[in-house]
Amino acid sequence: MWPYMSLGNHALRCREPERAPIHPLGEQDRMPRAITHQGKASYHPTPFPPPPASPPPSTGSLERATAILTYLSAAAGPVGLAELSRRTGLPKTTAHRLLGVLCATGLAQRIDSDYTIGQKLINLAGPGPRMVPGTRRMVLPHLIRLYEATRQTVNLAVPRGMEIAYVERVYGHGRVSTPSDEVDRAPLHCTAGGKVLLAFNHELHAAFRDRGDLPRMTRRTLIGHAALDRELHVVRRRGVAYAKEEFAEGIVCAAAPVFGPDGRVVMAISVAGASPRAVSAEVADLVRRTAHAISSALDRPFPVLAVQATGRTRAEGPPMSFL
Amino acid sequence: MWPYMSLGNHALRCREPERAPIHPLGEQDRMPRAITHQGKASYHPTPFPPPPASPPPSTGSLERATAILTYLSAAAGPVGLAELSRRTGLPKTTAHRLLGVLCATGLAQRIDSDYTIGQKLINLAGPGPRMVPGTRRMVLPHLIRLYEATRQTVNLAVPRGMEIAYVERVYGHGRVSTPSDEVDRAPLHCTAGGKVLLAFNHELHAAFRDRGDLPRMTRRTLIGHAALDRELHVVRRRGVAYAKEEFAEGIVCAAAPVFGPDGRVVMAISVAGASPRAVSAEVADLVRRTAHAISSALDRPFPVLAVQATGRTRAEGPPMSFL
DNA sequence: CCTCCGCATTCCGCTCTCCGGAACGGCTTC
DNA sequence: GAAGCCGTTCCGGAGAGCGGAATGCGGAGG
Repeated sequence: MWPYMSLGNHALRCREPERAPIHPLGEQDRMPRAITHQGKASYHPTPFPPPPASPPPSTGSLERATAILTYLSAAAGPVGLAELSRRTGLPKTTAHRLLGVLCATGLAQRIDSDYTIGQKLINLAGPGPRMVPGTRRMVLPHLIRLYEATRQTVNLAVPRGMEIAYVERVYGHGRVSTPSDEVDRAPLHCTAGGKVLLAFNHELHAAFRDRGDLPRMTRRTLIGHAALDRELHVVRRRGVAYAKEEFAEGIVCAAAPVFGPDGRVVMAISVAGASPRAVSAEVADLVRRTAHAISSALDRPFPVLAVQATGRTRAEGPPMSFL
Repeated sequence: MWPYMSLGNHALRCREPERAPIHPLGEQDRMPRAITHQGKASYHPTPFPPPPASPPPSTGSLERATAILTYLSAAAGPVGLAELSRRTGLPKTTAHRLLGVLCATGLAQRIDSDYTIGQKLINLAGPGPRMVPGTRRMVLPHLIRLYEATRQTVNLAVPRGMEIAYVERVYGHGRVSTPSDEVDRAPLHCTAGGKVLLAFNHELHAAFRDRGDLPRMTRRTLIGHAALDRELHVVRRRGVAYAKEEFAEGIVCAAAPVFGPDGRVVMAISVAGASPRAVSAEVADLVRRTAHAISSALDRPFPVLAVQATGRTRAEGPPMSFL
């Protein structure tokens, strides 16, 4: 099927057969946890015996980089160069060089002399909880509580280029399913969360204005910058934004801004429902109060920072200033 | 404030300044959505004007591959070779060749003549909702309901090599925080979810037995295969597994299996609490019933599969057979 | 205090992995 | 039928990638 499968065999002709073997890439996914330094996490790596001897390493730099990333991803914490070299079977200099490129591209990241996967890699995989500013642990209970109070879909959105990305979504059995639920990204100008981010992030708003006309999603979409600006002015005053069938027919949203410790808006929390009743003033107030509660929580120093610096706990999202 | 901020600057030290300039990869993250074929999603790409002319592409294959993946990640659906070539500035043959390697490593995936990101890339980013078998939309309401019924942390775990990975975790304000909450992976033998997977997945169990002694996590950990086998026998009969301070001090869990449409166990749902009271027989029954409800839901044909085949909707997890 | 070992880092000559133009066949549109 | 665009394959060439050697640092042990 694939022409490169035959070429792959060609590429596997070993340049230096006396080289130390590495694991086949598929096996990397299944390798036991690396024996690495642990932070405060209570779980230690499983000291199972190493896998049996493996075939010679691929000579392609993409495959090699993937092997490195696979190991980093499977490790319980940051990994040093020497261990990485031994485990992947790559010469130390080669591993060092590849890691240099991986770090430059953001796919890997240095922590002291060690390496771990980088935020770029997480971003490539698409929006998700790892992109929640602050920590999911801090944010999720608020989202759940808001869901319980409203029984509507609760969304958490962050700016993503000239759009928003939904990094958390909480809903229950009573949820009304609509096509817009399938998306993990949406325009700024016709979603409540997007309006919030535009209203309170002036750089984003300025950049967005330079982008020309606003695409119409429904007949209710605000497609003029002047109209949008008026709306954003109201949003700033009110502290809540609405989107009433501007993005998708049948969907009404209310959103409020969450501010980071530096006072800048970092995300928008919103409630989406299938009728105007679902986003009453009462609901909007709940949204605003939830946003405020999260903002307050983000404003406080929290002890997981120490864990973050010494070990990789996957529940944590990107630094606030990343966005 | 954030340790990442200072370390990030350190990691940005450039290795070869004389190299041909590449797209700043940060800018790739911010490129507008590609104008591509849409599936059933109601959101169409934002028809903003293309970004200004870019500098020539980097000549490093890692950087080039990253540029390709970045574009694929930002696209609303699968992308063809010609568009990818035009958009990244790479010669068509080069792009084709790189995509061949990317697909071989699983970082990208073909859909007909088009390409999209691959599951391997998602896996590299670490456990998360995209690894939920079936769809998150199908599973999450059940998790939320179980949380509401128990007010304890609800976990959803899938097998991951010789471990489990937590792909969903739902908790509220009343949650008691413990060190084990920080992990996204855990051993099979001393977690309730892991026992469930071992009990009902015979291949996994057989492979696990070949791995030698079981590492002790606490003084209550079962560290003999014979003792574990007896426990698993009880789990099969009972349909529920417990872990009582076997993984982490102070944590008690009850878990039940979720079966896919082919009758094989695909994940384990569990409730974790800080006392035996938190996982009473009543709670265990709730867990079992929730697992059964999810199994039933997964057993039904669901229309999102059609979307999966024609467009990339990020809410969907891997195919059931992937695990 | 000294020695040894293991670590990460840098340098640079060499080579082979990667590059990409050319060619080709298929499909769609006019 | 012709033109254009698509994805795919081939293969000679060169530059991106390779990795041994050298270096300096820190920690452990005698």
